[in-house]
Amino acid sequence: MGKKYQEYKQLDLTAINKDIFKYWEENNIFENSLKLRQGSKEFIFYEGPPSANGQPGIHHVMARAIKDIFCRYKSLKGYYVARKAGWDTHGLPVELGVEKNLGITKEDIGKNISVDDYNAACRAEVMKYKDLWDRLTKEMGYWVDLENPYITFKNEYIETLWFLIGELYNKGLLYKGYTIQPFSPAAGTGLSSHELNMPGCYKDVKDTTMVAQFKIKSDEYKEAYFIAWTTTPWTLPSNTALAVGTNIDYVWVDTFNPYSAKPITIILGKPLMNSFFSEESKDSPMEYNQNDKVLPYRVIKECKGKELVGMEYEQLLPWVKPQEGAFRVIGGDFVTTDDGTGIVHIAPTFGADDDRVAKQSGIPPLVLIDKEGKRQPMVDRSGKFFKIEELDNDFVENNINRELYSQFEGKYVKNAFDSKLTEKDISLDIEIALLLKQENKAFKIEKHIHNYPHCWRTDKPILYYPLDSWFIRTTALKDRMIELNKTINWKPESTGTGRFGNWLENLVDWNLSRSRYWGTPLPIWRTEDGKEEICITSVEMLSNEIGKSIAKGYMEENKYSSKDYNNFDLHRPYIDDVILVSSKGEKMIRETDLIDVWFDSGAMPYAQVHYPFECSENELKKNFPADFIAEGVDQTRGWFFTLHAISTLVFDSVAFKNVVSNGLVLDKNGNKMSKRLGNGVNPFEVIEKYGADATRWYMVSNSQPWENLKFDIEGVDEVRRKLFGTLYNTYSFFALYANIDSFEYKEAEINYEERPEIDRWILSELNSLIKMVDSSYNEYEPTRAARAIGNFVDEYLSNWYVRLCRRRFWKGEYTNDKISAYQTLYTCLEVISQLMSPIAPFFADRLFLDLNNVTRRYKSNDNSSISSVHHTDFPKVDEKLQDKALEERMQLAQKICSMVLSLRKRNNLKVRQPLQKIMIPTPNQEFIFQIESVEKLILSEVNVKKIEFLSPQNNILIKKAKANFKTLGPKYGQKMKAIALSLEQLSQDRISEIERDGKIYIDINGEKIELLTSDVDIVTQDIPGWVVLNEGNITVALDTTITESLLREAIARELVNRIQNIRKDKNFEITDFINVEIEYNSLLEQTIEEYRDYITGETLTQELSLVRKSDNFSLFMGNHKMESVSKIDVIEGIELEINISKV
RNA sequence: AGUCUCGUAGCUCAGUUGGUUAGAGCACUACACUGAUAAUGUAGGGGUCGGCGGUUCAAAUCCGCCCGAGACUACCA
Repeated sequence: MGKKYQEYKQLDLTAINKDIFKYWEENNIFENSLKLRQGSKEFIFYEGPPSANGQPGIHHVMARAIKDIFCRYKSLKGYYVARKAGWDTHGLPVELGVEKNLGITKEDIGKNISVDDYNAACRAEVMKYKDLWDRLTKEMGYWVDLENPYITFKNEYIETLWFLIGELYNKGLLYKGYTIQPFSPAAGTGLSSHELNMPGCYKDVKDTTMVAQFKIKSDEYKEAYFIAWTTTPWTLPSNTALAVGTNIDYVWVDTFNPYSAKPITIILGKPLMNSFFSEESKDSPMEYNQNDKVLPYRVIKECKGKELVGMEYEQLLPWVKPQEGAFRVIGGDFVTTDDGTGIVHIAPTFGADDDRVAKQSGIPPLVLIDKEGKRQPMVDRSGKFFKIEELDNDFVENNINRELYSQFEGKYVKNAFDSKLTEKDISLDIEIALLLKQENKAFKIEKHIHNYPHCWRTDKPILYYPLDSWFIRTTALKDRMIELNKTINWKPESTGTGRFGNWLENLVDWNLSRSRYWGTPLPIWRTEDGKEEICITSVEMLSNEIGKSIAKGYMEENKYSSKDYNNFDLHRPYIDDVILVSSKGEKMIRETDLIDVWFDSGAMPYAQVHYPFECSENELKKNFPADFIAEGVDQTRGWFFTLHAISTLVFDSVAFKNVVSNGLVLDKNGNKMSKRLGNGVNPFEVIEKYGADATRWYMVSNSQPWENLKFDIEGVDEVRRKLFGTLYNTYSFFALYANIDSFEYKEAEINYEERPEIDRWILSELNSLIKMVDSSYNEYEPTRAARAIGNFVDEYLSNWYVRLCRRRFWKGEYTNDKISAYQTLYTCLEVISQLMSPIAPFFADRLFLDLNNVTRRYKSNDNSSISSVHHTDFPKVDEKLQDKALEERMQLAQKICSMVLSLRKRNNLKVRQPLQKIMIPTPNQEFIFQIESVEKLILSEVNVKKIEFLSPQNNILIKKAKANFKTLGPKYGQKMKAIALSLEQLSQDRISEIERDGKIYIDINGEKIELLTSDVDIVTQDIPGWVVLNEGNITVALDTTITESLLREAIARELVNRIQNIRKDKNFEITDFINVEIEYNSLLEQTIEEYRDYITGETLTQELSLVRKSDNFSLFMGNHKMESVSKIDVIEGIELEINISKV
């Protein structure tokens, strides 16, 4: 006696999830899946490192499901798929988390907390939620090696980064420069362009903006002003130039200052007149009082922008004297007349364009000199105006107007930077605006909503600020990067060509520097004058250089000489203590910058294997480039870019060949999930409630991964019911009967040719499915695969194959037909478990193991039963079993059945009522042939005795001719409409003519047109006297006559149905035999006489008797108790008592 | 502001190279079925395929403009 198939009371995906997880853990299923493929061809996968200092969300389940699906698929296909986990451990989020925990700001570092302690805190912070992440990884069934992850803060990892930076340095791709950069005073750091491009950084903010008046130096005009608009009035004290568009028309306008009512002349771009003056006030008298609504004006002169270039004006806010050459009008190619005044205020220290155009025109920036003699913009790094005491004494003496500047020194330029201020307080912008208003220098002050960049971590505004920085000259290899990108298979393609491609086209140099503490230090040491420098490319080199330094007496000990990397730390502050010696014997100090954390993650292909120190180039090539990576689309400019940049720059190669970038996971209303809205979905709760399989399946099947997913928990439940519920039912059905018959797949395979049509059909569909799913996975189209599997399970397997084959399982002897049915259904279930295993790894394994533990069809080398579906080979398509014609036939059968059922419904004829026949008009013998081979299925499904075919010649048919637009369209073009109309009106005779002759001539506007059979679709529309349904090219007629004999047959079936129901009510086993007594009725007597065998056979009845019921109940035969008597309603109006008992 | 993606039933999505009744599931309503039963079937309602224009004999499909959503880019005054 063999094993039994496991039977379950109900489907519990969460329990399956947990059981299988435990089973995997206990039996090392993941490790063994790797061992199994050792030595096979490798499929290289890179895990994008998450940062464990934040909690995982539901979108991480999405991204990781995608990764897992393809790694599992490739593993089934025979590849060795190493999956090394990784952790991103550097960067601002970590530092900010620490600052929050310790209640410090960056200014406290080194003062109130030692840099040492600070770094230690960072190390702890980095892995804050590691346990939670590991839990999610496991619970969602993501197979990745959590035991040996790469960690970006390890010395080995950093050493590889130094090596890579050295490569760039030696190729001349690394340089130090200064540019106006986005700078976050709140975070105290410059921001890279990809940080600035993090989603949500640009926000609409309401700021005070003003149009300021810059007084023209002129003898001719006493009160003439250029007017310029700014959204950042705090930059006005740093103004040193005005820019005009050389080809733009400007007007000189006599008018009044709206605040002071003084008469003035202003210059502005002609197209912008409307935003300051209304057409009607053109002729108003030149009189103006404060608060008048109408501002009168006269245009007195027009000129081109180039005529204005070179004009000088007075400094707007003469707080600080700049160098010579300031306060001139210059030409700027970026000036537009879309908004503002057509004249742009230029503050070279606070705008990238400003800086560029000022340099071109020889305009000096407005700079201060601090106590150390360094040139500084007017604003310091915390976002406030420098205090006078912080500045060089001589400079203050010669250049600063103490009286004016002292009112503003130390003020923050944005309230957000000042912990003492809120958004409601008066901002510096407003103060400056009010000051200028008093001085008759403000033409217009208003609140304005505009898009302004914010720091992605602190959420506070950024400033554009001049900073020293190290850059990677990515622009030098821009073309190569573009070229290599074309070889990458992007999913979706548009992300690669569009988003990523455009980004490469507009590439700027990569700003590598970060002024922070916790990160990879820039390995460059410089002499004080910057004339000599060295780039350290390994720990060994560092140690050697330190040796020289010790010899020179600059250092006392060498902490970096150990071979054991646990004995030292390459991080700040330790590395800052290293002083090296230049070739000329001068001290060299490390450049204090850290490098961009994105460099960390972009370098992971090399750093995870500690290239080139513990890994040769040949070994590296075994793990590079990746065959496949996947992350959210938000990584396009992040990880995807840095991987691509480093691999191109250093190795002249792509870093990945295939990439799937998945979309965002939104809430069910399409809103972004955020803590603020509280609409986030907790992944642990979802997995706990519905299991990882349903969650994963929902995410993958609902929409393409690169579309945004509107996550609706109802959808997960629907997947549970529709897919897993159906599949579970199908398995349960199989298990129930297979256990009764002890089917263990021990018999030889029934020959394909000997299997019934329906078995051959489902096997054909199954093989088509394998092919479809295989190619979908292979093309990184998981949605297509999931939908195909779902459709097969629901439509084909459950609702057609099992439904039609039920009798084969529960009736009769253990014949070849029955074995064929078992084998076929078993095969389907087994293959489904394999096909679905990448997406639903737990459920698939449960299903597979439940099957295989009985049959042991899959065995390991040691002849024991194989221990997981994930250890099998992906099913192979058997093309011999694919029979397209058969698939079509079955589709036809399904359609005809559905039509007949529909006819029954309309005519109120229950399926249990047998009917005599259906009639189907057929255009040709081929069609008859097709239907004949599925005839039995149709007849039994719709409970009809026979199918009659009506030949086209049959003249009772009413037919309709329709134009075949596809063939006629190209031939007749404009005449199409007339032809179509004419065909629709064709008489029955004329239609017969086409059928007989194979062609017909019709007359369109006097022109004779020949139409062939192929140009015309002829459809039977009606058969007079019959109930008819017509769909597409199929027509079905139903004979609705119910004869006496058909009625009796119906009664017999009703009776079987009632007896079965009672059996079930009484909880009899399906194998129990019964005795049945029914109250006498003449109609029944005849029926039972005729159908006794059928009834008793169906219901396992030993004795079936009709009993006359007298006036009292005592006449019931036998000794059965009264309670077992039920009443049944056999057919309408006849209610009888029935008594059923077990034998 | 620009670039890209998208807009089909109340909801989630299909819809081949343009071809004439625009589909499925969910939800809703009614009816049926019932040794798979917390399953299933049939029928029904529900769509000017975002809008307008164009190309074409023929447009959900191709083109242009506009509206709306999202992502990305952006020094934007």
